[in-house]
Amino acid sequence: MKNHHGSVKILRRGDLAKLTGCNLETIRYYENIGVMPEPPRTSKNYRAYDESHVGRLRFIMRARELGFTLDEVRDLLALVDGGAQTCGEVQVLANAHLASVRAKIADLKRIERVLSSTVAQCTGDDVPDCPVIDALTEVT
Amino acid sequence: MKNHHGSVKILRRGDLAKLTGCNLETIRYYENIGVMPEPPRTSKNYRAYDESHVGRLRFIMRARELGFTLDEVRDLLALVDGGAQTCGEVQVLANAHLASVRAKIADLKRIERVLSSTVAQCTGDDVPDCPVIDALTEVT
DNA sequence: CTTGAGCCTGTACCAACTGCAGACTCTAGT
DNA sequence: ACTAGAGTCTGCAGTTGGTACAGGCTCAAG
Repeated sequence: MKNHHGSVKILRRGDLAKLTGCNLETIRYYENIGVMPEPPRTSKNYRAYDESHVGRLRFIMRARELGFTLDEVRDLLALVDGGAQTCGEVQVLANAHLASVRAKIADLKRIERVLSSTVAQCTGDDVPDCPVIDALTEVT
Repeated sequence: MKNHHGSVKILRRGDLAKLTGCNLETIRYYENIGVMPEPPRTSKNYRAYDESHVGRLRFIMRARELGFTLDEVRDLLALVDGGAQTCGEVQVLANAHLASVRAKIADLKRIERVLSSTVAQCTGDDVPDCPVIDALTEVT
């Protein structure tokens, strides 16, 4: 995409933030930890992004929304960047992540069960005896 | 509980760690942030714990296992220590926490749905086209 | 020409720990 | 009595995934 001067339209950091909904500082953070590439700079040292950076950042944000850690995002990006990425390789990463998501759900469900059954025994009264405290204090 | 010298048996930090399964350094951390009390010291400046500290630490660890934040733990302990704790007060805290646990479960379930349905479309082959990458790259 | 917005850098902060260096001290074996 | 190794003390750095300044430039509008 070129403008009428024949040069590619550049985006500054704030533009990229607005386009993606990403926090301004987070963009710099992603650059520091190496998931976003160092963009070219203008003569005055401003970061000069283009459309490819928008795509990259959106990719990262979607992966994060799906609960991938930044380490996992790095792996996914390496596969994409490598060009030789195959469905099989990606599937391995995604399945591993899916397993950890399911483990977290199971953990939280266990917590939910214990907590809700305990709270259910509460009278909610002004009495100094509470099933929740009892459960936490229990010597068993 | 007294030994044959008539003095209360003291526990060192390592003993407390072993008895509770808590990490050695975490005990010091809990003291720093004020959820564990500063224990008395021996003449050589070693922390001298007793049975009451075991109970306190177990309480903290159970609450953490149930996903309470350390801030919430502090609130629970304040209620317990205050002596004037009522079932109603504790119930409020526990219910608030229960709500946040349920919210986390809902989030993770949404992630699980998206992720599993996407991965299900993978051929797992050596082909360079992958539904997972497509989903992350999607321009929609 | 000024003023405000935007960008640059480095750094500090959040939770909830964990780990390590360097200095003591304690305990067991010889 | 001596020594080696384990335990403890302190403070501080690192972890993950960001967020938020401060102090200094630069840019665009009026």
